Amino acid sequence: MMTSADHRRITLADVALGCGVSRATVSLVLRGSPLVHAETRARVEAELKRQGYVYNRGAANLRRKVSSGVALVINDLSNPFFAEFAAGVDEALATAGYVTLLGSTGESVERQRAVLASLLEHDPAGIILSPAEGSDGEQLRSLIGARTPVLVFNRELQARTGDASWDFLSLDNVRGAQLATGHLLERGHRRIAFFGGHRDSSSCRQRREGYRAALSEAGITPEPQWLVECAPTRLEAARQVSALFVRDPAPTAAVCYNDAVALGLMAGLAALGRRAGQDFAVVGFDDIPEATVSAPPLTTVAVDPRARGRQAAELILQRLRDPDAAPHRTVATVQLHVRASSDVLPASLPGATP
Amino acid sequence: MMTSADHRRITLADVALGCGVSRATVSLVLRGSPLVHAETRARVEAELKRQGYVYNRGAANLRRKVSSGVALVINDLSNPFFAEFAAGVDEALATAGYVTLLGSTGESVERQRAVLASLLEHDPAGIILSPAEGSDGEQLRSLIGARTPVLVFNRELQARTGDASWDFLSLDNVRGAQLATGHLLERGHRRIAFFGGHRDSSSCRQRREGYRAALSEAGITPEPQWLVECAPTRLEAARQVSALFVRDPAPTAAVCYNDAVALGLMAGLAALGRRAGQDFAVVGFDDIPEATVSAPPLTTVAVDPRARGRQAAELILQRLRDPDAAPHRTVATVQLHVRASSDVLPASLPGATP
DNA sequence: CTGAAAGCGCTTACAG
DNA sequence: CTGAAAGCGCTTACAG
Repeated sequence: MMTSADHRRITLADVALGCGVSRATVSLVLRGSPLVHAETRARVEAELKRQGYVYNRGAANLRRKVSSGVALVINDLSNPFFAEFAAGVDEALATAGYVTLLGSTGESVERQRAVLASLLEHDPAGIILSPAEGSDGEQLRSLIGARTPVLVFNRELQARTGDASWDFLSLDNVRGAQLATGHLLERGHRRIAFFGGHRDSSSCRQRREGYRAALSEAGITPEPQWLVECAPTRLEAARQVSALFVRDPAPTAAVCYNDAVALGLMAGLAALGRRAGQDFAVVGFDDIPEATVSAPPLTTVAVDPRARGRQAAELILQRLRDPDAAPHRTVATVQLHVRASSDVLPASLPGATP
Repeated sequence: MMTSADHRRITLADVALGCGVSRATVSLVLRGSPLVHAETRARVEAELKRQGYVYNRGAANLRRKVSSGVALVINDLSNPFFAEFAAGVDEALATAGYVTLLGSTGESVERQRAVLASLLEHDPAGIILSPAEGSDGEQLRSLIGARTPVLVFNRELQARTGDASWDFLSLDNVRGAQLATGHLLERGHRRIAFFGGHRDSSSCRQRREGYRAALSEAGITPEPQWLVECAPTRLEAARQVSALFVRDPAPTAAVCYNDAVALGLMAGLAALGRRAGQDFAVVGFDDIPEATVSAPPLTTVAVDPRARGRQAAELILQRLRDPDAAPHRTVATVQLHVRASSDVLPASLPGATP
């Protein structure tokens, strides 16, 4: 019986021996050099095929001092936002001939450290990093060093020094939240909450900023009880819903930190005997697939994570081409997707004051 | 200004030079050899730290003729089933010290070929492969060769020869569909469709087999119009819904190939003026997160893709430990998750005949 | 147009 | 306990 152990790897030397040329010549053929005589090339290529040669890119990379891997470090693929993002990254990297090295932090700074350390040993040409909450920029910098270019995605890094030496791709969180809030204002809401997220995350701060800006433009100052923090998960959101209604004036609508939180809010409202889209208006952020099928369908801010993934890959590839260019800050546009009934009119609200 | 180009990689030789020992000694320290004198070890470790040395695993792997990467080839991360699966794989591989090399086929045999060829050049220790629909086992075998162990997941490979020389992890599709169908039978349904999927995929065939078995046990022979094929996506499913009702006796319920199809069916029913969970019963397969928040929530067969990912990783790691063991066939258990009202009683159905 | 030689960063017998 | 030497599979000047 044949087993995998029976077969050692076919190398350039085997092929060279097999058709009576030097390893150098085989190497030139592999890399499509025009130096090789057509007849020789044909002989070598036939032998390559015959022996089933597989290029060892690792060995070649070692010699050439290059790398064909790009590390992608994200929170967790269970989150559809990151799954789509990863799909986009992988698609664009594969097209460019790079392989994606995957790493998940699970939003833990400690795991992020371990994952990055392990990935760095695989000598990635670059790193696409969506930092875990609470990441320290200085610490990451000293872990990663100056050799490997990094594209930071989604969350700004807290660094004690002000120098933004890494490329950064962010969503236009301010504008997104502004659109969402403006939409509710147009529908006639005046008492609008911002629900979910942690204040110390930059994306949450930015979304709150857009929310405040829209309210302020309408001459509204948010009440403290309209600002409710919670972990950005469905479960935590559902648990925090009652906080919205402990003090008057209670909100009639909420802009949510993200869709997961919005779905949790809907569930929590139901548990309190209220119905999203009837007694209370909800707008999300992200446009995850669930937003389409939730009851009611969720009006939300679309960030097109797959396109963002492709964009992130393009940015890191560009950086590999030109390592000495000044750091880039890119802000990806976002878009409001208005759906059915999650953004109910206040006329139908009990106790709504226009 | 410092740029990444300024910094060449720190190597063993630099560290050796820096503390006056040979490269061999530094290597022994790195690998925790007990041969090194404690005092020497301390000196070397200090120097390692001081210079910010990063291990080059690729170089070490080349020399040792081992590999620390495992390739994961799936359809697409946009599919939550595969995203969860990938998360599980990555989790278990990372724990074992392997890095995940990601590849997506987008369900195209041609792309699968290209992706595998590219990944093989990175010399993965093993491959976890969820084959694209229509994959040819022989062809994959000749592409991958005999050196790299493969764990096939989810979909059986069509090979002209009967030899099953690769490990295989499958879901218990037969039993899952049997549970789903049995559940509808218990609810009183007699005219039950099997909706969605392509007959030439092994998972679809197996699910249909379970469906038929359950019906047959209840003395029911399915009508031809109860078996509707379509691509396993929400959109295609929505388009095919009318096919269920073109001929009498029309079904009162459907077991769906998967949850995406079930959600599409729900949408399609709505478009026809019927309501899932009121006029028609729907059961899904996979238990994707949307199943919880759809309207109505979807009764479905849970396959726990994340746990399956961990399981797949464990299986390939086991194969790496023992390359010569006989091929394994593993069938993962599945479980029916009954939810709310997608599985309506036929008493409330117009024209239901008990 | 082709080959001999050196070297990428590491490890592994083999001496001492 | 430590070092000199060879070698993993490839590429790159350098001769010829």
